[in-house]
Amino acid sequence: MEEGTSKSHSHREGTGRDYEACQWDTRSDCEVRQILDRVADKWSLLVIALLDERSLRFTELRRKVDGISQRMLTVTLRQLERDGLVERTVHAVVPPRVDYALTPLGMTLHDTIQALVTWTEENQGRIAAARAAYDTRRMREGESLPSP
Amino acid sequence: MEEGTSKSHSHREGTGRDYEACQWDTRSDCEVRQILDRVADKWSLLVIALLDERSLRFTELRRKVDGISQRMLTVTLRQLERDGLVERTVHAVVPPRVDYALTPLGMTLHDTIQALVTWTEENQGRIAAARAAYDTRRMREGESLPSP
DNA sequence: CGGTATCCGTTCTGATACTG
DNA sequence: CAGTATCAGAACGGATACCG
Repeated sequence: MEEGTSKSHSHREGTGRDYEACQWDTRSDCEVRQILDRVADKWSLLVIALLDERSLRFTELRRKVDGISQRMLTVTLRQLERDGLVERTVHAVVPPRVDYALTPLGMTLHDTIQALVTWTEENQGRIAAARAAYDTRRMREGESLPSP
Repeated sequence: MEEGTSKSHSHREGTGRDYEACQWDTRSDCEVRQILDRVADKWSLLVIALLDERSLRFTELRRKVDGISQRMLTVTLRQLERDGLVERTVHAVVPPRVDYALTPLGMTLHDTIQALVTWTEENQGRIAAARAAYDTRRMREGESLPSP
């Protein structure tokens, strides 16, 4: 496992900087930033969103998350398990069966993430329109600009 | 405006595929996934969270988002501008002054993202504890396992 | 079935230099 | 101040092979 380098040490040293308008710590070495980077991860987000109430098997998840490789699903699930968001249950049967379910903590995160997914669904039209408008604008500007 | 209808409930036609438990489209080539990947981006998330109500200048943002390079801030802001989430205002003065502010659409996203940041703040202790427990467990298992 | 280990190309990112 | 351009290195992520 080459990734997963976690150096979660953060001590507030140095002179007090200007964090006037922002009440939460935006420093890259702070814990909130570390967790935010994990939670805001492409695959983590999808897995959390998919694991609603009902537990899913490894292969079920792999089939539902279109485009994820076995490797990335494993890595993602390990991280979520480490963070206490997902629980991994191994059943000692043949063929092997492993279930993944949200922990209580994971369920609270699920609510927040679901809100993000819902927002995206509801606003995808507006974003697509904005992109089209932006691209059109840039194209026109490009036409009227001298080439280097 | 024109996008009032969500077409995320139209999977129940023809042969019933396995979208039973998931009501939104999880295919990698769908629009929701594309937007989600952008919105769930490390830097986008921070910039949106920081741009609350008050507009900020390029350098202000750069100073607030600890660890971001000039390049990535530019790239992130261009994407957010293209998606219609952030508005870029150039003031024709010297020295140059460029303000970045949330659009109305960006403000609605800000609410959702702020919820994610708040969740992270409130639960960072639990996650840190889960990580410590996980690492301790793995260390003990590693000690009692034969080395290859 | 549910992984782990390894290789290796692609993408991302930061440092640097330069411009209006 | 607010960028753009370029480039090398790091991280990401997929393909493959193999194991319990």
